[in-house]
Amino acid sequence: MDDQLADDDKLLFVPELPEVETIARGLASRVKGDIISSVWLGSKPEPLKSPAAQIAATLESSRISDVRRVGKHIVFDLDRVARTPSSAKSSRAAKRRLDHADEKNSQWIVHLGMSGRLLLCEPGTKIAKHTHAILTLRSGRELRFVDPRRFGRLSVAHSFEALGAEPLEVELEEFVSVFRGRKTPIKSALLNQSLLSGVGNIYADESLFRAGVRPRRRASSLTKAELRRLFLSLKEVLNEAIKAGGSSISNYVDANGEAGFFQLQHHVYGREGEPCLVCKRPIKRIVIAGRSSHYCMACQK
DNA sequence: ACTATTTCCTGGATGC
DNA sequence: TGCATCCAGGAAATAG
Repeated sequence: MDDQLADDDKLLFVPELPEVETIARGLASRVKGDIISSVWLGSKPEPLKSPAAQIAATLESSRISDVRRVGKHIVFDLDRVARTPSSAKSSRAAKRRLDHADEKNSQWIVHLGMSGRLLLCEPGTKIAKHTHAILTLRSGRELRFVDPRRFGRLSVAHSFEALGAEPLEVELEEFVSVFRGRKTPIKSALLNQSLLSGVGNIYADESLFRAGVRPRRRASSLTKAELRRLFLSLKEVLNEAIKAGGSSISNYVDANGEAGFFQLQHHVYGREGEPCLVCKRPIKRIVIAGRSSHYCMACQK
């Protein structure tokens, strides 16, 4: 089963907020409390945003206290596990090193990029092509980071925070103030992670469809009523996708090995030329800032 | 301070 | 069949 998973690298899904939420929840239920006993990092430098030695030093001998989503990032909260009981107290320098290592709030930050996956494997499972990191856990299992396109990023931090507001937590007032006065197309503004965290191409298109707003509209041109509709639509579509276990294109599999099927509910994304599910007119596809954008001419103004 | 464009990557799809 | 070319995407870097 795991061999099949490891062999399959023709995946074509891009994890956005609902997918990352699904993956983080799945991982939390499976690795919370486990301890990272050793770390292997591959030779390809791109996926490592922090120095390899720093990542390895932070992860090794740490206990995973939680796994959660922040924007499109997966955050592993780590507790340092005491390595040597009392011998390290001998010198001041050693004490200082120990104090430093004792940082309670270390975190491993994983961004999956386009093609990144975190696989929980039994030992001995064939190493998939494009495996960039392997964490061996005290339970014997291995947590592997596999990413063919290497757009994913691994780093360590102490108190990681997303730049933009969380779409599921943001309040209407802040949502409105974030977009008001921006000349950029509303589609681009939705994708801008420093404004909102976690919205990608699929959910930008789907929320704009649901709100009845065309993607090329300048953000500043949206009325208060339209911004309110977009605010509600975005929350709805993200919550529905999380409920459905994240979108899947091709055969995306989450951390529990269960497929997500939200793509069956997509109204515009990837449906160019197909009839609008509301008015039957063909869905249009245009390019905005290099990103394909799908919308219905009749349903969106 | 913003906004727009380019770049990084691989593999799947397409065309000759 | 093989080879070249294009395309997808998030975010960082670069340019305006």
